[in-house]
Amino acid sequence: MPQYQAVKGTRDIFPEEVARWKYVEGVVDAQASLYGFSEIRIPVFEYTELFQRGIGSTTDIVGKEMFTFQPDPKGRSLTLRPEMTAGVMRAAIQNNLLASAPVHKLYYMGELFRKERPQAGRQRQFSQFGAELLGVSSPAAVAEVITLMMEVFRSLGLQRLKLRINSLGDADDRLRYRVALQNYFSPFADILDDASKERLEKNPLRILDSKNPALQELIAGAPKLYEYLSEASVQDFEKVLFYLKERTIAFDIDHRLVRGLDYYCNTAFEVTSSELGAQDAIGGGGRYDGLARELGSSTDVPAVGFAVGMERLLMTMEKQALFDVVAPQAPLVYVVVQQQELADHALQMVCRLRNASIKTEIDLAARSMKAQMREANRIKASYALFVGATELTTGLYSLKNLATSEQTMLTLEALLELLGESAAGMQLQP
RNA sequence: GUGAUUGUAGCUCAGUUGGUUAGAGCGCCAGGUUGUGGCCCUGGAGGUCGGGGGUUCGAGCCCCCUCAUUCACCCCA
Repeated sequence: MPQYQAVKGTRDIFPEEVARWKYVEGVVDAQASLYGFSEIRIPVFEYTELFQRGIGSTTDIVGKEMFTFQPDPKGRSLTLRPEMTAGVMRAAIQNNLLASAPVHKLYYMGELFRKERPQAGRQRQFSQFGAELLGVSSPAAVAEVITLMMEVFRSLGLQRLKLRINSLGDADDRLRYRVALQNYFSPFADILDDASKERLEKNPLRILDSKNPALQELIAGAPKLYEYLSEASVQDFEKVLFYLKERTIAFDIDHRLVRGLDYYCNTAFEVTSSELGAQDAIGGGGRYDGLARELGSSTDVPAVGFAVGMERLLMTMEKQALFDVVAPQAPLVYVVVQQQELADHALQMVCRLRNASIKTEIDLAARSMKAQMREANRIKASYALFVGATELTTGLYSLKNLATSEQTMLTLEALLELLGESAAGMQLQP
C-alpha cells in the first residue's frame, strides 16, 4: 500500500483514456454549437446556501452528499459544486444575463463532487456535460434540449439507450397532488421505512421513487400524478411528446419518474443505459421554472436543461466498442543516434523536423542504438532517421521505413520534403 | 451511513491439509547482432505476500483488529 493514493472516489485518467475524453468533448462542442448553445464556465465552489436553496434541503445531495468547508472561522460556508444548474442560474441572475437578450442557451462541461459511497458508475469526483436553456420553457424549448442530448448520443454511435419522460405538473398541480399523496400514505405511516416517513412530511412525491420491495404494492395503489395535472399541463406535455415523435426520438412515458431534485416542474426526463449495472442513468433533466425566483431573481426565468454523466457515457461507449476509431497519434519519425558525440547534431535535426511540423521523437537518455530502435518500434514511429559518422561526412541521411524495413539515403532537403508529405498525409486520416 | 467482496512482482494471476531461499505469463532492462526495431533464444531487475497484533517449533495460508478495493442498498450523472 503506497503512502499516498488517490482520495476515495477519485481517480487518475491516463493519456490513452484522455484521448477518448477529448473525442467525446469534441462531439459535445460540435453538437452544442450546431444547436446554438455557447459554453459557460463557472466556479467549482459556491456559497453553501446556493445549493441549499437551489437543489432543495430535502434532497439527498444537500442532506448528506455535499463536500462543505469553511475557509476560516469567520468565513461563509462554501461547498464544492454537486451539480451545475444552480451555479449557472446564479451566474445568469448575478450578471443580469436575461436583460441583454430574452433567451440564453448555455452548455457546460466540468467536474462535480458528491460524498457518496463509490461503486460502479459512481465516483465522488465525476464529470458532466449539460445544457441550460434560460428564458423560455415552451414545449419547443424542452424538445430542443432533449433533442440536443439525444443527438450527442447518436453522433457518438450509442445504441440501446432508453429515454423515459414524465410530467410533474406545474406548481399548483404538484401542491394538490402532494396533499393527495399525504392523505393516501398517512394511514400507512407505520408501514413506511424511515426514509419514506421523512418524505411524507417534506416531499411525498419521492416516496414513489422508492425501490423498497415492501412498499411496492402500497405505491402501486397511490393516486396517480397524471390524474392531478391541469388541462394546461397535459397539453404542454402532449406538445413536447409531439415534437419528439416528429423527430423520431423514441421514448417511454413513465408516470413514476420523479427525479430527486426539488426544482423540476412539468417535463422531467431520464436516459438509461442497459450496459451500466445498478447506476444506469446516463443523463437526465427537466424544466425548472421556479429556480430563478428561489435564488432571488426579481423576474421569472423559465428554464429547461439536461446533464449527462461523462464517466457513465464513456463506460457505455467502451462496452459498445465505440472507441476503435480513436487511436493515439504516433510520432512520424524517431531520430536514432549512432554515438553520443553526435547527440548535439541529432538534436539539431530534431529541431529542424519539428520546425517543419513533423512529429519527431528522440532518446534523451543516451541509450544504445538497439534500445533506441526498440523504442522507435514500441511507440510505433513510421520512420527511423539515423545520425552517424557517415551521415555527417556525406550529408546524406539514412531513413528507414519501419513498416517495410526499406532504407534510403537522402539529403536534408529531400528528407524534409518526403516527411512533410507523409505528415500531411497522416493528418488527412480520421 | 448499511451489507457483502477482494487485497501475493508494474499488470493479470498461481501458491496444494500452515513446512526449506514465494512462482508463472505479459511488461520492463540487457545480451545474442560494437550503425538497425519487430520474431526467437539467454540472462537480469523488481515482492517487508495491504498494515498491525495473536496462535504455532514454524503463517502468504488459521484468528482478531485496521486500512484500502470492488459490488450492492440508499440516491443520483
